[in-house]
Amino acid sequence: MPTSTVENYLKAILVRSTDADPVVATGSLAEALGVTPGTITTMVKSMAAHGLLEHQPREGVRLTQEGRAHALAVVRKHRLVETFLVQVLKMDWKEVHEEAEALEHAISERVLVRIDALLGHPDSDPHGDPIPSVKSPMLNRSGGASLANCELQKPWRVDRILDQSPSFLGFIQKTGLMPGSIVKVKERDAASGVVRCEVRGGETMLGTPEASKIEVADVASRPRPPAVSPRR
Amino acid sequence: MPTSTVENYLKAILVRSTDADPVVATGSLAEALGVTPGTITTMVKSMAAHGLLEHQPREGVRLTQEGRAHALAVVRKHRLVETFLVQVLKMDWKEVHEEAEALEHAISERVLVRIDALLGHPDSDPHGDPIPSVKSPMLNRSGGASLANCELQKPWRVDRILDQSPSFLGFIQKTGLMPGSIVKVKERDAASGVVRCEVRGGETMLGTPEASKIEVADVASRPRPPAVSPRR
DNA sequence: ATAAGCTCTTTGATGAGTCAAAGAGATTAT
DNA sequence: ATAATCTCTTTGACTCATCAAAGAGCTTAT
Repeated sequence: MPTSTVENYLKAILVRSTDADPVVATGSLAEALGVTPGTITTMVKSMAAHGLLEHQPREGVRLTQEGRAHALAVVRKHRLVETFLVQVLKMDWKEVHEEAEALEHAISERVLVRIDALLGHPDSDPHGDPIPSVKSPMLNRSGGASLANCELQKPWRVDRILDQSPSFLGFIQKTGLMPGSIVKVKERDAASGVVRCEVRGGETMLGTPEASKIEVADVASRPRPPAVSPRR
Repeated sequence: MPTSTVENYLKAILVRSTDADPVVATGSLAEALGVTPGTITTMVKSMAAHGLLEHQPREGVRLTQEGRAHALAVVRKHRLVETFLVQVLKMDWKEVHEEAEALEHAISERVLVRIDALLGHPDSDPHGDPIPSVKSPMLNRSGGASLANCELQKPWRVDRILDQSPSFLGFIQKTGLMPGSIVKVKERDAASGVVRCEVRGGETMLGTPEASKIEVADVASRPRPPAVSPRR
């Protein structure tokens, strides 16, 4: 069994690799994991020796079948735990990411199966992130529209929040931009970098980088299941 | 924050110390934790340096105020998690000990508070072990009667099972000797070491060491809350 | 095309947790 | 009272995950 450190490395690689380019630079991992580049090199070599990934020196790293499967399992745990904490334990939306960060390494498959059943096999977590499963191991399917690039003056449904920091989630909650809500972008000012939008009848402004972290979908498309629903 | 290894040491010391003799021999810890005596000496010195315990070389070890408080917190987590796994996630009685062994180090105080509330602030876990809390930090209050020494031919109520191994718990479950059930000891044969008792209308035999792991209380005494009860 | 600058790898060191084997103290037996 | 035994401590070594600092390989600028 990989250690929780290795699991965190796997997760970091998974979310940074795309179908188009599955190779992840070790430098981006160093930054993401908050360790020095040398540490990444060392760890990556040992993970390669264990068959979890392939390492092309000075090129980057690519998960093997096995590494990817394990990474997906960890992400699945994380997102199911987050959903559980919000729906069953009624915890605060902003807090659950850090909680899940610890629990994802401690929870067994047995417990996970129970949680999944209790929640009714959800397919996305409270932030709108998809929950991978054996039948739908997709991930990073986004690339869709966000508040930074969607059509103006048209209603969109918030689908996913791509930043788990409590401060950002607090802002989202305060302004009502949570997954499922309807939003309309009134104006984008390239010069000032401000995006002005209408949500819940009020008006909210946010910066362009922040706007791009709020993904939206067509209001007519199949909505993701609500983040808060009764259990059983 | 102590590491999970240190937490396990604290727990092992706590459950082995009594009011009468709070000093625990390092040898018993080596056996309990499955490490060599040398490892215990090393760890114990470092824990002493951190103020978690006092170490009298060649004598033993005694928790400080701080060490005891932390140990109690870990035991509380363990037992609340066990109760949660059985009552909310409907997991098997025999499995939850090992699950809780991992989760007790990963769960935050915030999550614990929610679980405690969801369960209605229980004061014992599914095995009958008391759940320590700020108001009742007692522990090891047992020393009471067990199937190995209680009065014969008299009905008793099973109060607590002092062995968490899945095989033993499986036996308990199969024979109906779970906490709360009524049992009568028909006969003890010192020569053969067999204890014969009546439970659920049937008859069950068990060895003396096993019988001493099943603690009983007077049927008239306040029963512990049932292990399985609805949430909320 | 040569230097400058990035990025990644190497090297040596550290702390936590562990073991095996050897040594020291205390207890028990003769 | 001396030896035998048991228990605990010491010592040297190892793995995992990490850092700092030095070095190597590409990429870009001039």
